[in-house]
Amino acid sequence: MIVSDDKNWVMSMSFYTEDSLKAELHERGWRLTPQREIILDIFQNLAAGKHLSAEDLYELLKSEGHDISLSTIYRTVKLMARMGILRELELAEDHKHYEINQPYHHHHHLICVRCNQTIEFKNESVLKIGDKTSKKEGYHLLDCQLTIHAVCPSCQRSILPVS
Amino acid sequence: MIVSDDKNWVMSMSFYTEDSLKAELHERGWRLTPQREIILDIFQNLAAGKHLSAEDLYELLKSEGHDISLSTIYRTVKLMARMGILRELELAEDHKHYEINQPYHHHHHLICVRCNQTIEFKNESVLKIGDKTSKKEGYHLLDCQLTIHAVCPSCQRSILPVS
DNA sequence: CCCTAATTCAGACTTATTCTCAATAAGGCT
DNA sequence: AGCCTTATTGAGAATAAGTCTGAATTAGGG
Repeated sequence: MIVSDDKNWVMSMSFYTEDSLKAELHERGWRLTPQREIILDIFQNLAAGKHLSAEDLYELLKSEGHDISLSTIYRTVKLMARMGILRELELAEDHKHYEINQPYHHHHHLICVRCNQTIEFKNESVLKIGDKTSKKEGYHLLDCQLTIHAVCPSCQRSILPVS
Repeated sequence: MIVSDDKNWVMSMSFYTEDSLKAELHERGWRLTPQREIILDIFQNLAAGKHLSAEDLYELLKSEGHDISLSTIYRTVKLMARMGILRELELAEDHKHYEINQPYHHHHHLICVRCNQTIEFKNESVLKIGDKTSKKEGYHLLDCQLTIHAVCPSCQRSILPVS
């Protein structure tokens, strides 16, 4: 476990080192593999707000000389999302994106349902609502995302066909 | 267009009748077909908080004697989501769910990442944040959803394998 | 250093969703 | 009421994200 401060859980997320990741994995009887370290490293060094699909990650790793199989990538990002290390984003495309889950860069998405253009925005209240709600139900919060579906200014002006 | 009260867009959603749906479709050069009417009818008469997958909808329609093809169902729910009539939900399963988009029943989801148990909750502030944010960017709001990923009390007690 | 069980890899497989195209029908026009 | 254009439907093929399988590997405890 990284840190445990129930009064201010926000501080308890993120900043995984090799050691803290190892500890958290071992707590559950799991192992720290080179693949998991490398993948975590990629996400921790990704520019703020940048997110990757499984395929993106696969290509990026390959370009850096790491030959990690696609199945391992899918399993690892899912595992890390379930641990709260990564956020699983459902943006406009038909596949998931992942990014590191750090409160400092915590943000949300405003998506145009017609052209898929996406704007990131921050809002401090959202995290508070998520915190309050999960506490109330006895859940341990990992991540909360506000996703807004809307029509962007440019698409409001044009009449598009259905598909 | 149903209603247009920019100061309080919340009142502008929902309560589609055959006529208002027709008008909104025609506005864009689209048509009102029996299939679209029937599907809208299903969603409008669904119990509050209930949501359907495309497959669910297909089966439900069939059980009521309506033989609407799966492709039409997929196309129609997508169309209605893009019009703001339906909300497209990304819950725990690997397929989308749809429900009518009515402010009165507007709610959000708290999902356990381990067992997928999902709790619905309401929060008035979320809609306000969505409204404010989309206005600020000049977007026309259709829907906003707060999705909380967390670990439920029961799963906090058990140590589960990765997959 | 050994042993057990978790993990990886490659590729087959599953399944939600989209695409294609011929047939149908909505709705504007006369 | 009938015609014409073009959106829409239906059936099934196609696509692609993600999962599963089983043999080989390896992390980490003893």
